[in-house]
Amino acid sequence: MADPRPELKELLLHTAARLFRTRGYAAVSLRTIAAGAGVTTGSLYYYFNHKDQIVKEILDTGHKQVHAEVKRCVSALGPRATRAEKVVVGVRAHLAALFEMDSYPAANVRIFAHVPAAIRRAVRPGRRAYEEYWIDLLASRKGANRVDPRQLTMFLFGATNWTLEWYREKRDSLDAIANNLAVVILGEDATTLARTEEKFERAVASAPG
Amino acid sequence: MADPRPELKELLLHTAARLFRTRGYAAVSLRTIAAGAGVTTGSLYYYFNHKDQIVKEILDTGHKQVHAEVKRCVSALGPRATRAEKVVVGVRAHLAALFEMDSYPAANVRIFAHVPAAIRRAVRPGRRAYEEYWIDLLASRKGANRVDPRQLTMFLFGATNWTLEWYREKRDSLDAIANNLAVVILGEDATTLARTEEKFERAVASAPG
DNA sequence: GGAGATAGATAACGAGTGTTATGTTATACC
DNA sequence: GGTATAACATAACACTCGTTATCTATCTCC
Repeated sequence: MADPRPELKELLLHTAARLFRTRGYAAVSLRTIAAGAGVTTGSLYYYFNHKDQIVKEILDTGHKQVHAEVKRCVSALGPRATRAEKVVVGVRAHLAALFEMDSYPAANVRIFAHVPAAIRRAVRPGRRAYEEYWIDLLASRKGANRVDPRQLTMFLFGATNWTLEWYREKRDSLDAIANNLAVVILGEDATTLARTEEKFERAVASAPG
Repeated sequence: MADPRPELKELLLHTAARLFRTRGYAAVSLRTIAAGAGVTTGSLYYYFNHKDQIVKEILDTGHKQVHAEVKRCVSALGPRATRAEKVVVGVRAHLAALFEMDSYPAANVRIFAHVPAAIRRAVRPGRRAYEEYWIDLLASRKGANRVDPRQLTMFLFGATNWTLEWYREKRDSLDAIANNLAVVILGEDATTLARTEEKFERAVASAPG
């Protein structure tokens, strides 16, 4: 009675991510994960050598998913997009990764601090790459920034990820949250800033070599 | 060999808070807490009926500590203080509660989502009271706010609490972080805003009844 | 139509868990 | 100066944990 199901590994990871997100890392046992996926405990060890390996893959996937989704949405704006447009769309994509995709990014936010230090070190390059993407985006305007781009990025990450603690679908809109947060981060009205920067970009583009 | 030490309950709570903050809720056993305080496991049950009661007191104390510290520092500014001054000092006090006081507020931020739902419900009034304090503070300027004060407060909480994930004493300054975050939240340069509002407040104060 | 290889299931190991029942010692009081 | 109480310590209970060793059924290939 093998009844082999395809993609069981992905099902196990997805189940584990959802449980980690809601209950925390240590509170979720391998038996709970296996039962949630409809298999027995020993079967986990056909795909993973240790519990740590499960959480490592979840954290890595979380970084990759949110990074890819944000980059995809921002790039889709085209090369003429303003920084304000990029920030609004980027924040919205980050929120989508937290609430509308798999649980990997949300689980990442919730349990990162509590996994073994060796796992944190192992997945840190992926986290750093995503941070650098935003630092570059927020520092893209030449000249004086109001605050250090790295700190500004950390403020943005904190405000965005903290939505996991208070966002309720019934009451709030992810679109409105993204717009409001972009307004705060950019320091002025987003649409006004967008028009201003667009004008500036056109002027630059139409100027000779 | 009783060797009765005073205030053992506080020592146990402090030890537990520090462990919860770094390792998470479920990963910390009662034996680890007891050993950290230099006593044996059974002694815990002289002061607490269940593990849940320990974490409940820690979460409640965390809310009370950060609320009291912020209110104390902001109130010390006096009744003539501007909103900008209050925000800077309030954020600095919140950061002090996270990094320079006991571990209760930091443990609260780290484990709140992972404690049993009944505990979360039980301590929610204290959390709501602190939230309302900031919502009132950020909405204090009459007329048009840029964004909804509740969402603005959530952004502020997220950015502030997220410092637990990236702040390093060697590299960053809590004073600078508080100033920069206030600049972002208030939407303009803090000192400029302070002077503007101070002027406004004086005008209001000197105006007849 | 055997032979591996694949994809699991079963059962057990030692260690650790929250919790309880009971023992022990110092101190305060009359 | 005995006694009650406060403040712990000791030891055990039933359970769960991550992990491993071993077994079984299905599929592929020649």
